[in-house]
Amino acid sequence: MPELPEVETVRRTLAPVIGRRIESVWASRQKLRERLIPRARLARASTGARIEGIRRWGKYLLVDFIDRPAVMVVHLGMTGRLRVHANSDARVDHTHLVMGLSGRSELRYSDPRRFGHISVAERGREQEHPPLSVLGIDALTGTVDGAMLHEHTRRSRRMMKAFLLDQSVVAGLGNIYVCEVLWRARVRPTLRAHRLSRRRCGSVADAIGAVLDNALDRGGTSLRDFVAADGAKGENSHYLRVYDREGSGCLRRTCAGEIRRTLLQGRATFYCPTCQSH
DNA sequence: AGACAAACCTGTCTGC
DNA sequence: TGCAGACAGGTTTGTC
Repeated sequence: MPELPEVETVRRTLAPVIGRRIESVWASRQKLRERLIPRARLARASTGARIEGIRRWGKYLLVDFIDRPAVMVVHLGMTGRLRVHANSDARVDHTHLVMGLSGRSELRYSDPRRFGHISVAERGREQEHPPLSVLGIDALTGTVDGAMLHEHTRRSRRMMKAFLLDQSVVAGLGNIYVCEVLWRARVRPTLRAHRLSRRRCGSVADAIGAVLDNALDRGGTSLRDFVAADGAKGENSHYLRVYDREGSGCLRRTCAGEIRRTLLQGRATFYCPTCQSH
């Protein structure tokens, strides 16, 4: 479900929890993808403290607590939702974490598929924390430009689809937005990274910025599961140019091509064979 | 190095 | 109406 624009939308809509004090921490006893939520550790790290703010790195959210040396690290996986509720609201199925907050509110994490991740990192050493330690520069707030991409693509013979999907170079792009970025930059998903010219690296960098900015303006892409922390759906699905448009006409004005779907890295990949010629 | 498949899960949709 | 199978926005691990 969530790629960078969706995670950033969640981050922004979590603003109401900033300044709230954590009064209790409850966690289910089911494993997320790789482990149980470390309830005791999380409770020790946060109970009694106020939420200072929420940061984002790629698709991860980092929750800071005032005067505490620990940070809560959250990844939404495919179906994870982080939402703010009144504590009187009924819990939905598959709720795995509930932090009771001052003001009779709760921060809740639900995740039917349990592909998400919740852990505690040491503040100031987040980049040494295992899931974060492999992340590259953030696609939205980092300096992803033609020069940076050119430098990295020189050393890779992978297909551009795989190159951009790999979080260790640019962090935040997922399957939908990689398709959208490559369409916008007119780059074939199968093109080998090292074959990309300096100029075309600039086009890809520009496309990353434009695609993410546009998606963010529309509150993210809700195909089925995604909602912001206040429950609102994003409107970006109505503006996707290639994703899930197999058999439809290419939306580039000067192009008469037809969108194709293939499988790359085991993921559905959409592109226009006419204007993404190589 | 890099491509692929499988694994982790549940829910939803399609076709028979 | 029911049921099997495919598929889903992510990440990691193992194999070739």
